[in-house]
Amino acid sequence: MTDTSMKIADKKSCENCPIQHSAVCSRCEPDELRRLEEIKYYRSYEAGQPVIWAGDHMEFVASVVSGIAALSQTLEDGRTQMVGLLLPSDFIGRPGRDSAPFDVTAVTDLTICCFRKKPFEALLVSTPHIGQRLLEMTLDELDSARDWMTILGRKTAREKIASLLAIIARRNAALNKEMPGNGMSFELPLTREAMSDYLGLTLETVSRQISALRKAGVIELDGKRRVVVPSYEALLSETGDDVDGGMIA
Amino acid sequence: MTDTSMKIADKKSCENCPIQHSAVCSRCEPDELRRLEEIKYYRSYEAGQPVIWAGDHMEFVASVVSGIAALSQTLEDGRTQMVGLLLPSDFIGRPGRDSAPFDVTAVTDLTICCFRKKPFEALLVSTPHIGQRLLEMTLDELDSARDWMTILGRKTAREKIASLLAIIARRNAALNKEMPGNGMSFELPLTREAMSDYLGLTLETVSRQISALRKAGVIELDGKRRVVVPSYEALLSETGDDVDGGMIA
DNA sequence: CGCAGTTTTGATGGACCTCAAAGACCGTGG
DNA sequence: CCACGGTCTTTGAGGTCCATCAAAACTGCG
Repeated sequence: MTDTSMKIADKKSCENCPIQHSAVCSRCEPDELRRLEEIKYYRSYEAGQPVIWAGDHMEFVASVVSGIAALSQTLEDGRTQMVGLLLPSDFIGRPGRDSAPFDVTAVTDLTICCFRKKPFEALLVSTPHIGQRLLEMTLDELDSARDWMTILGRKTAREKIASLLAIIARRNAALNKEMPGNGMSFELPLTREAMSDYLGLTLETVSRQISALRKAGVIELDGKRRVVVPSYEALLSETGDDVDGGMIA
Repeated sequence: MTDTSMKIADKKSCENCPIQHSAVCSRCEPDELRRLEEIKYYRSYEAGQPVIWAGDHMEFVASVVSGIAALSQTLEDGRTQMVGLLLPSDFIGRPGRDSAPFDVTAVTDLTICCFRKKPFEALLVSTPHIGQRLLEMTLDELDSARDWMTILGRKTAREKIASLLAIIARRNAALNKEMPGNGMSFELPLTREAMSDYLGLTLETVSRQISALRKAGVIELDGKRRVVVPSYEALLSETGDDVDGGMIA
């Protein structure tokens, strides 16, 4: 698949890489990094462009360097469900399988760091640090996929929106190495339609529930995309989650 | 937690273990197996009994040896969503985290093979075969969690039921080393309520849709629990899945 | 300005939930 | 043997939340 919107960039060094401390390579020793550098190359995609179609042969695995990608699945009649939201340092692909199980799309402008699959799989066996980090990341992904299942299966439209906002707020705070707090604000990286694909709703319902939360004073909007959270506690109380569940003081 | 319904069985050898070829230990060399045997013990639970509560401290990880366990999550007002269905050889727990993120319950009578967590984590670092197999299993779990998300987010009640029946039919056939085919039959291991927790429905809706599929001739019932599938193709066509999606001939 | 993409708002209907009751199945004990 | 209670399942009636269809408002851009 050659695509005018996709660029293969020049090779860059890992030294200044923004995700070097959290990506799949974060545990690597200098010599392991050097072997990874030999099999890596960068690709960039414009917002909205496809990265991989379900069923495609995959000749690489990759890390998200900057931007956001979505994993999604489509039913026979076109209904689609987003099943993964990939942020910087998240991993794309599956060692040991050569066709992609899901569509991958660039939600925002996106740059990924690709590793040729065959040599990557060899490294996975020969250098344990990569496999250990990948296991850790995959277990984290599995936990958040399971939280997401509860959102999809049991929450009301309003709770779904509040949950999504809380997730983005939390990730955004973590990115800035802060705790989520009152008065925080962030840019919504998703269109209403992408949010509806994430939450199993229609875009109209997403719009209505965002308006409802605004009218209830739980959030404030600055333009269509910028969200201000006056009280993080109030937002959490709208998610339906059992806040102190499992926490025994 | 001491519980009259939970028994700690005598230590058994790995030699006759029914899951030795697919569990987390399936790649181990004889000497690695011996080290695992030193830190293992069995537990059994009756159907319906809790294995772990969310938030509990976990002193072990485990493999399901026989029976079925469910992973589930509960919202503040009691709504529950099943987020994992653990069959023989599936793995319970998370190395590197010491409190359980979800409830684990025995759906049927259940026996698990537990490994003390600390020494297991040490083995994970020292013997690569365990970690490699665990990574593979976790990636598979993640893929099926994502399929499940599409079921929860986008399918109708009827499609959800058909999807669940197709999943059970497929797993059952795999267990008997057969292909799913016409005329196959199987026992439903789940109550209507457990199915509703799995699918994000009410138990009444589950019952109604099973009746509807029966009246439509897609399935036949022998008692409440035994299901006969006259045409596997017909069942698949009810799931809403894009059957040949991604398959390019 | 005019157009395309995104978002908001409104009206209506339907799929599924809620509440309610009765039927089926199974083990226990008289 | 049948009565009895408990659990699971089915069926019914009515209501509600969200999807669908439709159109208008807003935004950015040539």
